[in-house]
Amino acid sequence: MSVRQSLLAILAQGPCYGYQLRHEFDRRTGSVWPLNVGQIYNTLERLERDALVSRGTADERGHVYWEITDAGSLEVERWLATAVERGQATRDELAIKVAVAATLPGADVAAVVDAQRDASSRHRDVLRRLRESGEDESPEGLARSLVLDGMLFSADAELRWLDHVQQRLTDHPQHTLALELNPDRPKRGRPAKSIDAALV
Amino acid sequence: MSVRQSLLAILAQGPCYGYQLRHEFDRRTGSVWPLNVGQIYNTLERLERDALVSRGTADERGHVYWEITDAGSLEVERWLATAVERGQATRDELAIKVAVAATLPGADVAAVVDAQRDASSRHRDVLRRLRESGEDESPEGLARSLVLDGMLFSADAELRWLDHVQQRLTDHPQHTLALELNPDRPKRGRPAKSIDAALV
DNA sequence: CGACACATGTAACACGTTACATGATTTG
DNA sequence: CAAATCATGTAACGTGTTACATGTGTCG
Repeated sequence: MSVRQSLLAILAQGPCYGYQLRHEFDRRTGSVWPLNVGQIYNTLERLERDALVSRGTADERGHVYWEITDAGSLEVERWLATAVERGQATRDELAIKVAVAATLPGADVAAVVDAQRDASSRHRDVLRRLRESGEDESPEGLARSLVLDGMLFSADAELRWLDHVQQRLTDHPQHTLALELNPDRPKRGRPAKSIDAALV
Repeated sequence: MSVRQSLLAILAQGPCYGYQLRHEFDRRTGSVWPLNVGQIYNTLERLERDALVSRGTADERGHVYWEITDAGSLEVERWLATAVERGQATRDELAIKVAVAATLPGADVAAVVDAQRDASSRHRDVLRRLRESGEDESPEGLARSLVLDGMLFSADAELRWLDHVQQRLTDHPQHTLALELNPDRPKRGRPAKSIDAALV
């Protein structure tokens, strides 16, 4: 939903045409994430379908300006007022992968973690270089560094977690984690009233 | 791709039927991420379409067992040997949101960050309680705590970043970040040979 | 019996991604 | 002119998500 919402938010600032939206998105997010132009038009059509924007007529230069509707403005307000919900549904590809690999008797978790550590470390280096190159006091530069800082914080956390996993793997070798298939066949029918939902 | 790959990896351990796969996925990932049963069958059909699994005949109890193919096993090996690539395409919803809000003259970034801080903090608390409840030395418990640790590391990084943003916002008030629309109309045609692609 | 979990499946949709087609415009 | 960007769009596909239909078996 990020692309959709960002484009809508940018349109809240004033009418834009498709190609312009890409520039605005790039400027504001530090040109870190490439955004295919086709997706812009795609997204605009879907926003129009949902009555959040309306397509204006092309001007003399052929630019098709899109305008946000009242419903669209409300949606932007709602978006800005609502926090990004993490955790309930947000699946983390890496966490899943490591967990599955760790519980798979046939897999070598340590190797997986090692390989990932290398990749993540290289990735962090790239981010650091990107962050330091083009130090800039312009709004664009500040926005860019903000985004890159976020990615750096994530990369650091990822590496710390990988080290942590490695440590725990030496404490608990893989065979203590490995899970056989189908340990107990589930019995059909009504269960013995699960005592879940304690938290939350 | 995480669901698809995990299910395939589990099938690499031996044939399973659909409902069983959900149990296995839940066990191995600590029951942290709910997985709709329908998606299992959906995914299995797509894996079959790609010739990575094959559908067996139903047994006496009506269970339809799915078996991994040779191509599927290769794919699992490839998956385990290849690191998760972060950064080039992986867009972070929160980073995008904050960056866009910060460059939007009409938005109150500080409020956005504050609200997110609250939500993220609460989320971390929930994770901590989940992590501590049911301390368990079983393989399931260990896998679960591994996953929860990962989410906790992420949550910590997120909160640190939000604090960092808040700090930078006091140094640079929003008007130094705000970006007007369309500051210079791009000129059509060939540009003056961009000096990009320095890094990487 | 009724509720609930077990179990399989179908259909539709959402967002994101990419490949492709088409043309105008400007610079070397 | 040729190349590259600007600019608009279309079509197809991929994964993930959800709602729904259908039926079985078990426990209270």
